[in-house]
Amino acid sequence: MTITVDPEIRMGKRARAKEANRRAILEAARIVFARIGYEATNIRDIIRETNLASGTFYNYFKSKEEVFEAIANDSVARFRPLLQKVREEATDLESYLHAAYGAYFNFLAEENGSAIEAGTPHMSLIGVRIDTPEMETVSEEICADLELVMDKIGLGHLDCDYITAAAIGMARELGDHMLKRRPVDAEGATKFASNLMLAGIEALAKSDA
Amino acid sequence: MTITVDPEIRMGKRARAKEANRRAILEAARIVFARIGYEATNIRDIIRETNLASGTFYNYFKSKEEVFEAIANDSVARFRPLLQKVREEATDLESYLHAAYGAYFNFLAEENGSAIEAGTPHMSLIGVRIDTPEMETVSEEICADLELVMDKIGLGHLDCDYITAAAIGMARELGDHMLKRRPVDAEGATKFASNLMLAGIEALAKSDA
Amino acid sequence: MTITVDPEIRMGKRARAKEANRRAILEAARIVFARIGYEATNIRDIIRETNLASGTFYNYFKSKEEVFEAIANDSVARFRPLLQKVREEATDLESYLHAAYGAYFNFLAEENGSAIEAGTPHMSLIGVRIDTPEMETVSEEICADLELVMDKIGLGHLDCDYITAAAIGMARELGDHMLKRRPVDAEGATKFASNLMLAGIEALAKSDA
Amino acid sequence: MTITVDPEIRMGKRARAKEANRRAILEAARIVFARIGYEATNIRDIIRETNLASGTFYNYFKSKEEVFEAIANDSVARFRPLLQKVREEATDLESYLHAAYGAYFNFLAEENGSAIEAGTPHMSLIGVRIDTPEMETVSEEICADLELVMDKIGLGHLDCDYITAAAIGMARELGDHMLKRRPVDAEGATKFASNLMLAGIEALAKSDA
DNA sequence: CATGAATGAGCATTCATTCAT
DNA sequence: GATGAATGAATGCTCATTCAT
Repeated sequence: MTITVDPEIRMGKRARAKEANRRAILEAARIVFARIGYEATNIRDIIRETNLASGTFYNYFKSKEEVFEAIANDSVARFRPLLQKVREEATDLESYLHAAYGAYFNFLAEENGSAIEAGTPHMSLIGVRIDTPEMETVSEEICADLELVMDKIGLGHLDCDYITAAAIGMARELGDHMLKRRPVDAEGATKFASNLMLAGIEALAKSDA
Repeated sequence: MTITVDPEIRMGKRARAKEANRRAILEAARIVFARIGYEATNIRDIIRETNLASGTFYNYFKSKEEVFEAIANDSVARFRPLLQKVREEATDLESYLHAAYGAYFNFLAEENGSAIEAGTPHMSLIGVRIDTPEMETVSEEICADLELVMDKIGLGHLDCDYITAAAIGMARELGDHMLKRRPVDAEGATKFASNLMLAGIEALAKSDA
Repeated sequence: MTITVDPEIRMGKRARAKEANRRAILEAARIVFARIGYEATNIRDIIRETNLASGTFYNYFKSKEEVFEAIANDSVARFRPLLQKVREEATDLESYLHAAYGAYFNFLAEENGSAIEAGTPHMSLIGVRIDTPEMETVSEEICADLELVMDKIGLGHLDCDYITAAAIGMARELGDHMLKRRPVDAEGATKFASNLMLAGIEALAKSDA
Repeated sequence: MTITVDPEIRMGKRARAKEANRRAILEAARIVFARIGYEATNIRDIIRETNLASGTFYNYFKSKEEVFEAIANDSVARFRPLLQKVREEATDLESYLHAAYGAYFNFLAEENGSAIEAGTPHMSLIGVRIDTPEMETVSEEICADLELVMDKIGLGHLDCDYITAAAIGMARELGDHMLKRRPVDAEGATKFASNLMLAGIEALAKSDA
């Protein structure tokens, strides 16, 4: 009896090498971005960090921007399932906020784990600094989630867009500060943010009424 | 009767021209940064926006970075007195938060007034995106202010650094959203942010106790 | 039967082209230096004299200085074996001086052969105008040679450093004059210099005693 | 009674200032050339070393080259009277050579006195490295002198041009070495060079005969 | 005549991109 | 598909020179 593997999954040597090259470029870019910052980075810097030749870069990406987006999307792609789980399991606003912030801060800490150890200066690239379409989508998902949860408790009239913005802004800035403290304390940041936000939203509800 | 002018203040033609050129470069940079973004901008772009020759740029600034910093510091320098006034006039946490957010959102709206009308895409450069030493100072001032105000009402034990981060993160993100809405409503943003933050801080106090 | 070639010697097209480009740049630099002088020459001038693109220069050299040194070192590298032969074959001071001057003046005449025909003004670049480390080495070799030869005949006490300086100074200046005469007479210059120097050294020996 | 002064000599304030400026530029150039070398020097470097404004440079000199020539000519102009004296006082070849080398090495030591103390790297600029018309004239004078002196003692048939070249080449190279030794010993260099040269010339006479 | 800022041609250098191997 | 040298447009920057003050 032969074990068969889905041809989509089984890869020839070629395909495997291709995938490895792609990943090598992405990883190199991550490292260089973290080391010298996105703007200062050029394609040569990235490719020098790999074992590949400069021309090879163009078999995988068209530009530095494209690499960056791939990295950003990758982060988002890995974060979205976590958010999905939060969505499914949250029962009320409090549990949603706590779970969502928890997911974010833990994700951030893990993503930047190696950078934290290496002491690289441009960390939290993954903090999703830039407004990519993918990030916009996440933002909209959160907005929709909040609307749903708030509707349940009679807060559907609140300005969901602003609340989402406030929540995300807090997450970004707190995330940066969290990463600078030792030990990195995701749980503390989570409690802080979710408490603040929960009370804040409830206060908005009252003031509106 | 002859009007005499303080010779310190009166400038020769030369000195006036120098000052005008410096300002022309700064203004041109502001415009170009807003139009095509900081990274895409090069020095020739900036100088082309003025009537000056390329070499003249280097009589005033060493690099694009230096121009950027000058612009950023300029913004901070104009914002700090507003914050100072807020500090002097605030009587309690609520009034401080309201006045501070009000100062920021109004400042932001005014700074970006022309950009808003022009519909330029890279607005809110002035949103003080980047962590310059000057911005750090403002951050510390706010932190100190908050500590002072919270001390008065028995909230001195709270994590002032995190609170400041949360407040600033919210301000940034909300500011961006505010600028995208028409009409631009600084007062609305101010109420939203200060209400949320006030209740949030009070809640933190309770949960800590 | 197949002719096999040492793989060390056989080069791929790429490697051959690289070597050819390097040589092309060196040769172009030689020509331009001779034509308009070292200082007046800029990198564009050099690259224009080749079929290469401007950027290609930097694949081979970092600066005009580096090209110049490569040329100078190349001259020295080709001259040193000649000096080595002189050293091995000389039996006494007279034969050493004659052979050494002969080697130098003939080398100079050959090096500048094409420049002489072309009537280029900045000839005798190769006269080793500038004090490079390589040239210093040659100077020291000559000093050591002279010491050895003079020791044999009881002149070991003479100031070898000064004698070497005198010998080299004469060689340089005489070389320039030799190149300006037609026909270029290396043999005449050789006799002149070696006779003068030989008698001079002997006289120093007596005056010292 | 009024003391009248030759108007050529008496100068108005203006004229004196002009002369002072000219000298300031020359002195500054000397210093900068000595410090970073002729090629690396630019006009800004020179003018920065003075208290003058950049535009003022052009009231006195057209280019760096012109300054250099002025310096070189100045050196030559101060050296020629010394040579003239040597010419007038020399009675035979030996005394001429000794006096001429003495004049040169002492002149060199004095010229570079301050550079020697300052330890500046590009000393002996004044060693008259470059073939200016003025230097050519000196060379011809020496050649004529030698011819005259040698004629007297029946050596008129020797190749005076080559002898001059040899003598000058020796002087240059020995001068450089002399300046590097401590203490700087002009007398020693003079004896060395004149002894060597004298014997050398006499030997050439014999070999020619 | 001194000043020193403006000028802009000109040079060095980088770097994304191509393409023969 | 990988290679890496060649390309040359693009950019940063310098600096001799001018000229209004």
